[in-house]
Amino acid sequence: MSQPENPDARRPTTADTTGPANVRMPDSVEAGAMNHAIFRVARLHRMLAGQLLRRVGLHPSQELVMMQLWDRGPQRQTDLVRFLGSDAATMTRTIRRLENAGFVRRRPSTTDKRVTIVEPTAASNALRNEVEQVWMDLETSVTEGMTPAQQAEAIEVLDLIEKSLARATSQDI
Amino acid sequence: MSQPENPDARRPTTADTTGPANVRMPDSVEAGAMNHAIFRVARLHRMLAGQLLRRVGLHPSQELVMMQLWDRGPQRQTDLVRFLGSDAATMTRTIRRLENAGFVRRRPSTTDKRVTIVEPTAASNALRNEVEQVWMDLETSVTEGMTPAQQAEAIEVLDLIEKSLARATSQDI
DNA sequence: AGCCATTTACTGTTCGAACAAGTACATCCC
DNA sequence: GGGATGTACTTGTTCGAACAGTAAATGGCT
Repeated sequence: MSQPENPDARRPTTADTTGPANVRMPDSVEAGAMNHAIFRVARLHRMLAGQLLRRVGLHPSQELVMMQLWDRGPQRQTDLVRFLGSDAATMTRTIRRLENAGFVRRRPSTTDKRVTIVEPTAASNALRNEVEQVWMDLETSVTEGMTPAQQAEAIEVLDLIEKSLARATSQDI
Repeated sequence: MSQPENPDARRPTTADTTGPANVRMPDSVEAGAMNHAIFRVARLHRMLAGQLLRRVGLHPSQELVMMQLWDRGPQRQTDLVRFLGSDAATMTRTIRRLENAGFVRRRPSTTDKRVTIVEPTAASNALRNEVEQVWMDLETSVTEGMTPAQQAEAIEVLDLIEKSLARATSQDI
């Protein structure tokens, strides 16, 4: 299919790269390559994280909350929201589920009656090693196909993308 | 920065690269740098996409369905599932919402009574340019802080990560 | 022909993500 | 002091993501 031989002279096949943004893309193949790449990586990473977390009985994002609590100790929900980058409403429910699961306890702050302090329970310590193992497995899954140099490059690239996105998000255009 | 002159012979400062995987990480700073980087990029990208899509009245992921339909024409839900990489249950509901919004129509296949064919409506064509504009804005937001060389590098790195993740996901470990 | 695994789509359910709206408390400023 | 403003958290709601279970149709295999 797709005519293997055509004598036509100009073919923008492999790399025109200098996409002038006005000329129509040759095919619809490459309109937004970066978006597609990010979407696919994000989806696969989320899927794999979900599969690994399932074994330890956590849902995606709950592990981030627990890791933050284990690392930094008891703190306000707002602090967790800032860390997760999520919103307060989501955090309220996530915390409630973690509380019901017995991994987290909540107590009101004495100094500021608006805030509730969230802290990891002793029972949660049993989880900690498992979650850290999951985290390392996930990291390994990403990096095992890459040379150390490629890994370093990847981090740089991701940081660069993050900066771009952060700027665009704050601007809100 | 980074001490232009130092007489010391071996310094693993910038690129020791050969990360031995056994030695403990010096701080807890760098345990899962790749994971964190991917999470942050994924979150920001999703957030920005959501903000942009909101203006055209679509929810995240609906635009991917519509783009697939515009590009490839009427097709079965299973094909859309394969494209989105999501699952059939999610697709059923997404399609229903797009149908209620008037962007999509469903008709039963005559040859296979199990399948329903999904096709974009004429009304959806009004959306198409807007969605493509959103898609380009999103792409621009990611790439505008990067040189063309960095963009090419980013695509390579993301493809590499995707391959690693795809392998890990299929293995299911 | 008849059985059976597979495919296709749907529903039920739980959970995170996000927006909106509302309550309780805190702080600032007049 | 008292109103205006801001912060911390909660609830309501819609939507995607994912797992489980179901039902119908298909196709292969004996």
